[in-house]
Amino acid sequence: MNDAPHYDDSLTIALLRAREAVTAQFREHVTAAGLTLPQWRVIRALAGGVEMDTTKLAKRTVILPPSLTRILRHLGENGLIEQVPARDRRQRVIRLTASGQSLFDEVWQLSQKRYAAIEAAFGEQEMAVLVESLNRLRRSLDG
Amino acid sequence: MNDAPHYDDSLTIALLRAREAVTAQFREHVTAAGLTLPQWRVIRALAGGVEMDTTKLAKRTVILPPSLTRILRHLGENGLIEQVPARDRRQRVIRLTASGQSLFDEVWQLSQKRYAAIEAAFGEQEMAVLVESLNRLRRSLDG
DNA sequence: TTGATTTAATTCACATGTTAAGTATTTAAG
DNA sequence: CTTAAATACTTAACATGTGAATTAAATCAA
Repeated sequence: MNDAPHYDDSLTIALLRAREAVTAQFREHVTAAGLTLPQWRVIRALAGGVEMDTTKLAKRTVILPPSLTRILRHLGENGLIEQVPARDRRQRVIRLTASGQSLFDEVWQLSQKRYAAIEAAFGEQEMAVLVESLNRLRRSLDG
Repeated sequence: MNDAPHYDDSLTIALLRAREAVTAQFREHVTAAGLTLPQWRVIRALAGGVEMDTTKLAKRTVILPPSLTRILRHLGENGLIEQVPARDRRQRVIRLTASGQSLFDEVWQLSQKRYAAIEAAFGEQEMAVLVESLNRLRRSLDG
C-alpha cells in the first residue's frame, strides 16, 4: 500500500511555507532600504552598540560562515559596519558604524509595524504559543 | 527607551532555526543518495507516477521558477526525471523515470524513519498542532 | 620552547534564492 | 485572420547556502 507522500501536511513543507509567508511581510521595506534579508539579520543582531565576533554572529543570525564572510564584505563596502581590534587576532569583531545604526533605526520602525500587523492578524497569544512551540521543537531535536 | 531587538523570540528567527533543526534530520541520508534537499523535494512531489508542469511543481515544492529550471536540468542529466509531451507546448510536464522512482523508494524509507523519530521526540500530538498552527499562520498572512 | 593540535575565519566550487528581462506559445480583441 | 495581451518558462546577474580545503593564530603536550 502506498503511504502516499502527504506533502502539504509535512512539517518540513509547513515550515518552509510559513517562513515564506512571514519573510514576505518584511521583504519589501528591507529591500527598499538596499538590504537583503540576511544582511538585515546581521544589522539587527548588531543594533544598539553590540559588538560580536563572526562565530557568534553566524550562530545568532543562522548564517553559515562562508556566507557571513561575503555579507560582511558587502556591508563593509557600504560603510554600515566596521571592525573592532581584538585580543585574539584570529577573530574578527564587528560593530555597526553610525551610518549602520541609523539605517537600522529607519528599517526597524517599519519592521515593528509589520510585526505588529502579523500579531494582529494571527493573534498575539497564538503567536507566542507558536514561537514557544518552535523553540521546543528545536530543543527536542538538538539533544 | 530602546525596544531591544528581542532576537531569539522573534517569529522569523524561530522559524529559521526550527527549519534548520528539522532539515538537519534529513540532510545526511538525502545527500548520501546524491541529492540536495531541494532536489529531494522535487522527487518527492513526483513520486508515485504523478505528472506535473513546472508551475505547479514550483508552487508545491516552494522553489522559484529559475531555481526549478536548474534543478530539473540536474535531475534530467542524472536520468531521474523525463518530460511528458503536453498539448500546451509552452508547458513542461515532468514525471519520474523508473530510476527516479526507485531512488525515491530508497530514500523515502529512511525519511519515514527520521520523521517518526521526530514525532517520537517532540510528541505526535504536539507536532500535528504545530503543523496546523503553521498553516493557519500562513493563511492569515496570505489573505 | 618546540611541534602537534585546535580554533577562527576565509577561499573555492557548486547549488539554490531572488529579481528583472527575454523567448516562445497561446489566448483574446478587433 | 491578425495583432495585442497574457501565460509558461528560460536566461542572466548577483546574493546566499553548503561542504571541503586552506591559512593564520592560539593552545596544548612533551
